Amino acid sequence: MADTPSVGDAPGAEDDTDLGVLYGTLRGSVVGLRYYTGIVNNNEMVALQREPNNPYDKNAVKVNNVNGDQVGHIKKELAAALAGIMDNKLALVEGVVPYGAKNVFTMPVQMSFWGKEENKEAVLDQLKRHGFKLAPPLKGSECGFGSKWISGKAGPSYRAPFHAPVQLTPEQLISEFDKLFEDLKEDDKTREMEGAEALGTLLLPHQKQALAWMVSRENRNNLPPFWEERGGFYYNTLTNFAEKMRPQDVPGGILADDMGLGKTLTTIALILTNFQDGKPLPVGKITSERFRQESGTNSTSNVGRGLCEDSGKVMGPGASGIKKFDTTPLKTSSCLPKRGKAKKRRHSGSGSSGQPGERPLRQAGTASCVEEDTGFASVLFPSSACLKRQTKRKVTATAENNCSVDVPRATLIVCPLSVLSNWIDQFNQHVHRDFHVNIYVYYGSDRNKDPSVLAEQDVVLTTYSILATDYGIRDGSPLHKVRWLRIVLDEGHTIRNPGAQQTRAALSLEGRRRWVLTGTPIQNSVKDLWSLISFLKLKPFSDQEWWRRTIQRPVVLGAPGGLGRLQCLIRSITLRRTKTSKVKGKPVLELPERKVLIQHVTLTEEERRIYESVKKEGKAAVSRFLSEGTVLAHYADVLGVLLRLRQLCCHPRLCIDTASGLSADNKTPEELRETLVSKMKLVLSSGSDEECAVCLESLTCPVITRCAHVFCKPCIFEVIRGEQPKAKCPLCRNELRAEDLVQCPQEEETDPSDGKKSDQEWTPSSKINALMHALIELQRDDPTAKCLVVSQFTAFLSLIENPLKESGIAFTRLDGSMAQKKRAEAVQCFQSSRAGSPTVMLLSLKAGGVGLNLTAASRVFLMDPAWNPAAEEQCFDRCHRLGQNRGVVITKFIVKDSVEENMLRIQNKKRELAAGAFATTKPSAKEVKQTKINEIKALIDV
DNA sequence: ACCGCCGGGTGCC
DNA sequence: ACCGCCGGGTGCC
Repeated sequence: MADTPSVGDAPGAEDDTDLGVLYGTLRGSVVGLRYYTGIVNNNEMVALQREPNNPYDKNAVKVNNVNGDQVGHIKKELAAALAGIMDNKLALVEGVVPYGAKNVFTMPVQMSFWGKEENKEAVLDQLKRHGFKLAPPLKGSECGFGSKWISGKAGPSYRAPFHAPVQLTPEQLISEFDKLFEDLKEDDKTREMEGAEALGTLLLPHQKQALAWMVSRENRNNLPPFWEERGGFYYNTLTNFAEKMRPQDVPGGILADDMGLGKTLTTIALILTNFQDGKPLPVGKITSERFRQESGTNSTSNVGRGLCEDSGKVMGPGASGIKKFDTTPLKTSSCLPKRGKAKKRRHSGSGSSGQPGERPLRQAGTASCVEEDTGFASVLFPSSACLKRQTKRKVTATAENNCSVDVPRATLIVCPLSVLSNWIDQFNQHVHRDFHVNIYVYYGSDRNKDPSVLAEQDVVLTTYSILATDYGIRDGSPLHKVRWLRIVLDEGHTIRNPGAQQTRAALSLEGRRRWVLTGTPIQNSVKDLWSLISFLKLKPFSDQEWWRRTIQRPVVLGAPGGLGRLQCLIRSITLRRTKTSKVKGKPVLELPERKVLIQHVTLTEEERRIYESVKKEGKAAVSRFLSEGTVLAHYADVLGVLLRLRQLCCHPRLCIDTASGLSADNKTPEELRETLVSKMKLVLSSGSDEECAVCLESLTCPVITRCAHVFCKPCIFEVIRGEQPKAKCPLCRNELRAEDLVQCPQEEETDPSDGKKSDQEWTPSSKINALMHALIELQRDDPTAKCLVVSQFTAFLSLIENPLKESGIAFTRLDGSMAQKKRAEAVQCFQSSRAGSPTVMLLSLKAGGVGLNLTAASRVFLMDPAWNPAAEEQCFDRCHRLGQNRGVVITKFIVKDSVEENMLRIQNKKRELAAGAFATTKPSAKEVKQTKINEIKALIDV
């Protein structure tokens, strides 16, 4: 079964083929040049933009150059023809100005019309009504790609090999993509650099390379790709745009190393090492004496301005905004020795304590000249502009150089909630103990929304959801009022959907140095890259039109040089190493061996009896759906059958509720609602790793449609809003109405009740026996060995607690329902090497994110197979990663003659498929459906 | 001349 | 715009 029920045509996920076909071209004229400042070169691309509110002509169409400066208008007769086409989105109309650089009043424009095949007639008709007729595409040049791209004289920054002008086959396209990251031999990517003194951890060679690369990208000022200097002008070879001002390369980029290579550590190194001009962040060096003094007083001149909680004591009022995180492992976990490293600061409000101007420890290293950005805009801090100026004077006065420019100090790190605590842990681990880094965790309902507080931190950590939530607030988001020194998006592919609020929020953050960390640089298509490129503010791609015309379309249409461009672009801004990459001939990571064993489990007669009876019933139902051809309509029911079988393989107790009546449709609204809720719960609890087909992320705030498909609430509302008045389900095209959506009732805490139940009448199962047998043997052979016991069913984990208690095995637990604080505690506890620390962690398969570090474990017991082999792999990697120094043995328990064995077979098939992964075109809806049906058949032995 | 022609004023949408 | 268009001035040869 697929990870997701999604099929091809979800809105917002329309793939690259939706760029359309070329209807034809038309020559027109641009008028009114003398009234506007926008200038164009010969053969320069221009954008056509509707201007419906123009007081003289509601059909008006503006013509803008690549920079967005208006050049003129389309002549009114032509505009009258274009207006309808553009307003109804029947075609994309793109212009190139063949000549006219010197024209004063009017100039010609060559237009290309692109759209869906089915709209072609309408477009031709509309043009005809106004007396226009499209001509075939011009040979060779233009037709929307820019004139020079075949000629190959596009300049030194763009040295794509000349390709024969044929469209690449999908296979060729795939292999071309594989080459995107191949070339790592460039000098600037192999130079190494040591971290600053404040970094307490030695970097591995490949991390030193990454640091050197990142620092050099932040400090130097090369021209961005596809720009060159020509006669005092800077010239863009893709669009033929030129301007006097030197375009800036991103002082940042994409760090796309495989997970486990230390992106987090490298980023921390960057923060500490490169404040400005290659100088380290002026963090206070604290002698232990002074350190003690500071923590003991509330003196206003301390770095923490009396707000530090160095002693680990939970601080007073007004700071509950970060309460959640005050008790992160460092501070509260009793399993932990206290370490004086990164300190989180609390603030009791803006400037209410201490003089904002006083930052004695910082001043030592502050200043020398900087980026041409000017200082704090008082606009940004209307209420404290005055204080800010004071600050500025003071800093200036003590600056080493006579530079009066304020440098933003704070680095903003945005990450998924699941890795937030990992960042904190990593700062704790890697900041040298003699240094003091201020970290503010901007999270929680009463987070401090004073931008000036954020601005004076060294690091502000927040999540994508907070970023997106704040973005919508009335007075504006504090995160968006700060000019950051640096912005880091962790798991940056989170923003691949351009429509998502969090993407828009991320794109509008202010700060020059911009970094994207991701282990999955290109997941599905070229299109997914746009948000990332746009975030990086790489001229001119931040505007989707230029991205589409110069990169996306040429690549997708297999136009000559298209891939070369993409490669050039990606290479110039990305560093990517895989686990198998080599540094100086040695593998980047030398991980200990990893073995996966499959241990078969035989059910007892009683268990088998129950299993077979449930299977018989389920098989009958599924066979009926199959013969009626309604399997997919009953998707949730089928999942339910499979779920029950999988649960029975673990423990009969897991499937007691059931009876999700295989439904008839004549129900009262209330009944319908209940059915939908129970179906949704099935989908969510089935561990089938469902994703929202709109945003392609895992479901946040799930809602179910009347047609029983599950999406994120914000996503589906966006669809409804966008498709008014008649929205359709992105998955099945059934009618979709906001009022029919059913939300998942507040997550009931299922665990406690499970636990209680099990106290009374707990019995083992074959699988539990197999596990315990293995655990006890392991404890006998190697008492210090720690292991992960992993299941998709938290109720199963609860059951397993019983025999663990009985056998006196110390364990801890980590599952998705736990609060951030609890999780962090569990991890710290488990990772501790103290005698008596837990040797077993009960782990739900999907708990935690990629950052979760459980290297204390060298054994993994996977209690039940996952649908998605990648989910299992990710889970294994939590202990088989950097920092693991033992061999890792993984044991998968698989019940003989059961759905689990069938799942293994399907997993293998999926692995084969994933090996040839990079899908340039999504499989058709039909193919997806057939695959699903086949999988269902295979799983249930029909 | 209810025309033609001339030449100045003027000019996007 | 070294155009077109507008509208006022003008009017045999």
